[in-house]
Amino acid sequence: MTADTQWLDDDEQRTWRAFLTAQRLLFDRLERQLQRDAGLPHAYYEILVRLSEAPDRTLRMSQLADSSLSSRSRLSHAVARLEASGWVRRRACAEDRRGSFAELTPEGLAKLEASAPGHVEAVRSDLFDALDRNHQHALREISEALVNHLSDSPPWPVDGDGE
Amino acid sequence: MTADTQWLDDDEQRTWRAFLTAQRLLFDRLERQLQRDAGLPHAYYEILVRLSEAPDRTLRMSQLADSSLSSRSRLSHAVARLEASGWVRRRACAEDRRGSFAELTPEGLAKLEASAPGHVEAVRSDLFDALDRNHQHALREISEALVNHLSDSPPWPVDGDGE
DNA sequence: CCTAAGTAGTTGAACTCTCAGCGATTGAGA
DNA sequence: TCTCAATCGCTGAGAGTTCAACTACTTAGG
Repeated sequence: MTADTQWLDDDEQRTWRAFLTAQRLLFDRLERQLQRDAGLPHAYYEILVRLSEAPDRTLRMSQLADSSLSSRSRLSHAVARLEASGWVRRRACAEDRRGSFAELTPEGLAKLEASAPGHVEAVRSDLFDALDRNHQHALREISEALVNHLSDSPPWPVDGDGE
Repeated sequence: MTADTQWLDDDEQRTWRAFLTAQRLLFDRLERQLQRDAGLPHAYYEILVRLSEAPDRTLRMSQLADSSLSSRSRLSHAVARLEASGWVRRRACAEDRRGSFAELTPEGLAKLEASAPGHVEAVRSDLFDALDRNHQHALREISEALVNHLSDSPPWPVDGDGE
């Protein structure tokens, strides 16, 4: 923390608050839609999606955690719940006996297929319907720039980085 | 839910996933930064901010809930915790005896002033440093469009709205 | 080999958020 | 005035996330 902070100017402040508000309104709605219509948090829905796209609908727990931007711990709890619901099954890993696989069951696939339309329609009506072509394009550029920026930089400032 | 869903095309799919990822990376980091350096979730930080900007640093619970995009219930729990920490104080409301005020204490203001620089710097380095002037401008337009879109439309689709 | 360090995944406790339901108060209409 | 609906805020239970600690296994180095 430097001695004097470089505060956000009025423009930045307005951008930041608008973004914060938009983001919260949007994701709160999507979260509610999924919870209400599918009984699933978005994070759990995403786990089903990742598994459905994997070869044999199976992924190592760590790959699943990485691809769904989840911590190992969070994933463990989540898969435990999904397994109890019968949508995911755990399988032992022969090559590395520390590891385990998560596999999407047929019931899990059915659950996903039943939940997807409602979710996609919510994304369309809540997000895409608000944006014209230019804005959609800009949103993608901004998001990809952000992903690059945040993937390259470590989660905490590194020593000697100007701290 | 209509009979056949209008799925996202490749462009939209890519935009959506990039946005989802960017949003998660960004807000996870900001959340962690605040939790680590201030011991506060972002939602609680925001409550302190709203109070600090209010006349007499005081707001009715419902106004505070609305301005921080929080449910009444969430706010009650949050203010209970902030009150236990000594950063907020509840006061009775004379005109409407159902209601109550939340007031930022001097300790709460000090807490906010101590936490703000680190948070602002995180916002700058994680968000603004990744975006050029055009992108920043576009992000504001997109966010404001989204806020309008989502504030005008009800949380659930209304009957006869095509659903 | 044998040890030490690293990795995979799980667990339990603490915390936050949601949801439904509650008591208290207010306000509108008969 | 009386009643009934609406509003204000709180509460407890349930669910998801985080964090630190832990077991089990693997890998690297002597």
